Amino acid sequence: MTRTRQAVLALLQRTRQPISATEIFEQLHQEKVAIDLVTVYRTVHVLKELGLVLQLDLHQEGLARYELKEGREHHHHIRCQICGQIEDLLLCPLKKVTKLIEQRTQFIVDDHTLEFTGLCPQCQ
Amino acid sequence: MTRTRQAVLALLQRTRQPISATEIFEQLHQEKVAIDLVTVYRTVHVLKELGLVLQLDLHQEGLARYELKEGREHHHHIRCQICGQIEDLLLCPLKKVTKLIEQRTQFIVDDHTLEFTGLCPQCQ
DNA sequence: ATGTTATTTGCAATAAACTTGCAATAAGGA
DNA sequence: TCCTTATTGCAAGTTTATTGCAAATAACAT
Ligand SMILES: [Mn+2]
Ligand SMILES: [Mn+2]
Ligand SMILES: [Zn+2]
Ligand SMILES: [Zn+2]
Repeated sequence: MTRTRQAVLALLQRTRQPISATEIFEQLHQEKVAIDLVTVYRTVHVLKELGLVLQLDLHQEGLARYELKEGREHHHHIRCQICGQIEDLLLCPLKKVTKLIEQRTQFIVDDHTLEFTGLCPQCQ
Repeated sequence: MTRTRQAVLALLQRTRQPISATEIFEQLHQEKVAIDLVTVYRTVHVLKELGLVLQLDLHQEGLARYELKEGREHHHHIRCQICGQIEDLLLCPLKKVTKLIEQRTQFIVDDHTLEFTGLCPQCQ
């Protein structure tokens, strides 16, 4: 854990929203932390492997976002189409559906992704 | 409807799987249809606007796939992690969940994406 | 503390998917 | 046919992310 990596981790801790590599880069530069964008990519990769960070690939965004794992269970997200705010949905309604799909398709289901989009209270 | 566009549409009709722009390009070239990759991108864009084609952005693929709409209702997909086969799931289990999420989050839910991954019968 | 080794970082270059500008070509209507 | 508009190909550009490599830093042993 170098101080560069700690700076990234600390930023993830104080950021309530899932954040992209470029946003990490720009935010740290604003805080006068010198870090290369490549190092940001490599750092989030390491933090993912350590199980400290989750990568989110939200639909239609075309970039990856990262959030602290912090013992979070499997969960999903909803994103506001106007302001981009992302909120955790601490539920998963797909256990029964998974069984049904396995019966219908003869696949063995391993995983799923689920994401909602809409308008947050402020943007309505 | 030029013959270039008809060639793309005809390929989508005879292809059972959602297919990417590069795959359309390569397949048509194998069939001796001269077409530029840029034209493929522009053509699927037009076909989408005409409501003939659906664009799929499957998780972890990093590219767009296209399938004929053909009066298909809103539906979801399951993809085999080994061979890449994609199958339609002609169901949507999220109507009730959507209401619950609107209550919990105060968002107005507009849309969602749902996708399963696993092993197809042949790859198990 | 010093030297030795392994890890981390920055810079430059590269990759992949997709988009845009623009001139050449093809289509369609008078 | 002629003229206008839409379509296409080529080149170049964008965006997000990855890779090679040498320099800097950290970790470790003496
Ligand atoms: Mn989350
Ligand atoms: Mn489908
Ligand atoms: Zn789930
Ligand atoms: Zn649905």
